[in-house]
Amino acid sequence: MTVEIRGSSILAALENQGYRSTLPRREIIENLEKRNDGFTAEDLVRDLPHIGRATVFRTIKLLLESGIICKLSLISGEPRYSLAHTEHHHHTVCVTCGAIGEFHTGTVERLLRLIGNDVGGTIIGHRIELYIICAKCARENRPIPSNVLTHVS
Amino acid sequence: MTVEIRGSSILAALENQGYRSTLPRREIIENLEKRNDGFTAEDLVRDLPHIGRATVFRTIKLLLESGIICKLSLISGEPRYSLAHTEHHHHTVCVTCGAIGEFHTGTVERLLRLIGNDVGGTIIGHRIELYIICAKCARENRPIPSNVLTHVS
DNA sequence: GGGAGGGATGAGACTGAGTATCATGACTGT
DNA sequence: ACAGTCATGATACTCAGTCTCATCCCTCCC
Repeated sequence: MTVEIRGSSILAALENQGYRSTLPRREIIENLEKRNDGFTAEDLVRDLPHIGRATVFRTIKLLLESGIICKLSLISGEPRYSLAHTEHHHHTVCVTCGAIGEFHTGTVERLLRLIGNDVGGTIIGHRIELYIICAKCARENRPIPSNVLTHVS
Repeated sequence: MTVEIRGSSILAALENQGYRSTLPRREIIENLEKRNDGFTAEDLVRDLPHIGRATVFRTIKLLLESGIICKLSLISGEPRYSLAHTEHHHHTVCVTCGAIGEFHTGTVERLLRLIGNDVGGTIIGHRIELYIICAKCARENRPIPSNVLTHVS
């Protein structure tokens, strides 16, 4: 039995849920902890070529179910994963640089409950993504990709 | 020059935008006007086997850009298309039967503007989907598919 | 009604994201 | 140290959508 002084809390969380601590899982977790922005499954597959494709996807699913990472869509619909820093939140995605932010306001949830009454059903989940031009891109005056126009919701 | 007494207003809208009225397009539009629920591109491909796959996708893209149909995601992330009945709206998707509803409240847009101030960027689009159990499914006490739990946002 | 020109189509190969299968390999508790 | 079981990797497959390019057929104009 080893005591990990500076071990990953992510790994600990998985172990607490009864999942084994295996080398591929440790490598995947280590890899994505280094990233401070959104990533694709393909990024991990490329970065860790000795780990099987299926294992990467299986681990991603595990982490999603444990709430450790979350899945979101770029404005084009392309999937991205991102480390979840807070319990429940929504995402902002910059359409020019792809930077991902998190936000949370109780207002959103209150609003949803309100809407629930009109909608004729019980709300059991939601997906909210805001597509923005982040401050940095605005300063740098980066052009908006053309495909954005065909995807505004 | 033919005058279509009961012609499709969708077709007219496309023509007004300078697109040609071709047989495949008419067939696709006719097909999806019959549907009063969400559909997949694959549904159309299956229903219209004599129309090329690429053409179906090209037409879908056209209709998306013209705002005639809209694209949304089931809770699992599977894409669905649906006829847009009103200008700007959001969707409710029943997680058990897949029924798609539309809703619009000015409150949502006001809220988003408010959030925009905190978020440090300019909001240029958003995606909002509410996953619900519709009244009909609730009455019939239909079981919630298990995969829903792994996808709550 | 008959071209001319260019936008639209279809066949098919390709990509990207993810799943299914299954024999083999490696953790963990005792 | 072992047994049992969970996890892995190779590979083939599916689903959604894109790309290419030769051919077609709409529309406009005469």
